[in-house]
Amino acid sequence: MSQPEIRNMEEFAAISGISRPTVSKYFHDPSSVRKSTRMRIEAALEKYDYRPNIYAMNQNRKLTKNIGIVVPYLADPFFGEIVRMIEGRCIEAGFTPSLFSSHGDQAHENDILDSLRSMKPAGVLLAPLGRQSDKSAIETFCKHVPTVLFDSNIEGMGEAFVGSDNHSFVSQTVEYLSRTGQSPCFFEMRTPANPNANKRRIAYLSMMERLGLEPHVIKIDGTGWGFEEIGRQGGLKVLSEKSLPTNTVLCSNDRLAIGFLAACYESGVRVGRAPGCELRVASHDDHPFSRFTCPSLTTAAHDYNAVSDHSVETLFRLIESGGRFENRAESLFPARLIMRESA
Amino acid sequence: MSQPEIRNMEEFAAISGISRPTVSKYFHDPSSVRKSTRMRIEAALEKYDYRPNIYAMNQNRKLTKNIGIVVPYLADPFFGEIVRMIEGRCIEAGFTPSLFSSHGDQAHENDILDSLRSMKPAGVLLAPLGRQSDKSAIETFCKHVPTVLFDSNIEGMGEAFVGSDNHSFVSQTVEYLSRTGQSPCFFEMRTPANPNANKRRIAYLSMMERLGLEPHVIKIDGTGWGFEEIGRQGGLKVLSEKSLPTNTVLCSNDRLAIGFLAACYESGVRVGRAPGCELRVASHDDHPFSRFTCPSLTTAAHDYNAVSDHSVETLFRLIESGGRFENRAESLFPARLIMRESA
DNA sequence: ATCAAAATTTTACCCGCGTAAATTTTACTA
DNA sequence: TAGTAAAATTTACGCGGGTAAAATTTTGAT
Repeated sequence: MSQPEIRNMEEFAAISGISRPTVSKYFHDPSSVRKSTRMRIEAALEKYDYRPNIYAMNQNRKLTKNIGIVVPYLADPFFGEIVRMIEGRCIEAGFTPSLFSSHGDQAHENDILDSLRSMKPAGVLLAPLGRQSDKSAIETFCKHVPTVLFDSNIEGMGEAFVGSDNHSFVSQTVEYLSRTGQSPCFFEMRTPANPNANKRRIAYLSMMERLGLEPHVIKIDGTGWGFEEIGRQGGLKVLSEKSLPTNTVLCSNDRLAIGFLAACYESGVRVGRAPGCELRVASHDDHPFSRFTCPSLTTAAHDYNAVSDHSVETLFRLIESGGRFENRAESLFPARLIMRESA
Repeated sequence: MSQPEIRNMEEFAAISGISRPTVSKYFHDPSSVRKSTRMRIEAALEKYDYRPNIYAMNQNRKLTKNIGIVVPYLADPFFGEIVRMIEGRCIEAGFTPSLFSSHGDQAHENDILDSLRSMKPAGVLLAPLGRQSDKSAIETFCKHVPTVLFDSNIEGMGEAFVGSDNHSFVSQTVEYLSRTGQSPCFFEMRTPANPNANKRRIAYLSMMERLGLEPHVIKIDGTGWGFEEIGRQGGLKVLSEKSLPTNTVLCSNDRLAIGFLAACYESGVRVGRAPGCELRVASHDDHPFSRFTCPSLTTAAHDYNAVSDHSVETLFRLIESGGRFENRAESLFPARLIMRESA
């Protein structure tokens, strides 16, 4: 709040009695200037509320302080949560996060990568669409921008991957379910959008074999990112056909399970581990809504904090290393079994 | 893909055999240059994949082509949906949307407004936190940036407001519920985060009075944006106390209702309009998950398309008008009653 | 008080583009 | 083919800072 409008750093430097390059240094890193100087600048800052032009700043900087965050589908609260944590870490570290959602669409994902390149970000945290991704577009992007993939892995792309250990997820649910009742059949989409789904199926099959149990994979139709409705339709079909081989269903992910549970309710099938229930249902992810399903969903939980923390830390290391790692590291975090009422 | 790396527009212009200012014009608006010129530029563009430096572009432009989108809580799929629609419209119109979430936190909202100002956006679509917003911060912001508020209104702030007609929402649910059964009591948070909640309560009271029915407002405790858990806790309490005055509950919003339905299920209370049910539950918003609750949720639906379309169109008109409107217009869209199984 | 190290200032140049005005070229009409 | 409007080029300047090197000042320790 003041009389004279400060137009640029030149004027601000003049008024605060300090040279422009020093002021420039201050905005780069306040701790890089002498304490007395810092206080003079900050005093002037309160009187004249000046802020440097970010476009002029980034124009010449080799590495900007921007970090791109790309998720495949923001209407999924799972990603909403992840994004919140990641954003917070970036801001703490003095970076400016920019958020993008591919909204389940390949063309959109490519457009995002395009505009992201022109932003010259210090680094990018990318959760790709997966099967729908344009691999070559992502590969090209990663050559130009320091990128850490998270949530959904694409072999060889990005300098690192941080995600969840699908085997840990499935082994815990399968072990628990088969120990406490009939062995689970595996409920998934026929053409899953996400590579995690494939890994979970494989983990299910290997786990069942190890336990000497007969595996049953139920593949349901449907495309797109409306997993709940796909799960519901698939559930209605399976239940009406009475084709379930066992009384225990393990869904590939919570969103499918949410739809499946809706189908059970509509069909009058009682779900849970309580006496009188016909079916047990469990799943993977610990989706933010999974504790509010009816019954509440037994599931294997992501370590949200670990995944987001480690993603960000990996990206920071990558940035400090100049954008390249020796080897592409893959960090996988185990699941934690959350026992609720559904199984 | 080519040998020589193009570093700037000067070089690109030289290679494509056209003057730099003309190339600059092309990137401003490809249709503003002669057809033959355009083809030459585009041919060169394919060979040398050059892209202008966005920071240098925006530095001197009086109005950038950026549009800021701010929502209060991105982990709510409702906003995920809205954002997807709004982003699409902005891109169609040649703007570059930037997405921000306040994550339910006032300081974060203020920070967003700060960095948004330094982006010098052509306009901003702002869904404020509501009660938690720093009114003076928002007011200051709106003075400097053409802003259209949406979803959640704050009197007098921004050049326009686009949202839903809460009276339409509540009148339809109340009318329907009281016509088909016992009159509804109203279930809400004691200190709602959002001004819509207050309007809905007022609408409930006036509607009940008009129908000559006795109103009952149930206020539950809890703060923050974890509405589902708040609704669940409140539901458990109300159900255990058996303090419900009627067998029909109208929740202020779907997220509360999702929690309330979970509480009903846990408590063994059968919900629905089918025979044998003890309780009816309805709500407002048509949250993306409301069709997957058990039972599926009868609710008054936002016109997502209308709200997002009209928000964007209003902002475009505002931008074309130079950032100011004569009068602050408030556009409210009516609800559509979605009858499902819960009431 | 002396002196080296750290911090700051000066100086000087660059970045990549926007934009305006005057001039020249091109395209279309009569 | 002349005349004219549209498009393109030239010219010239500005934007708001980054950044490097050398010169100067300040700081802190001896």
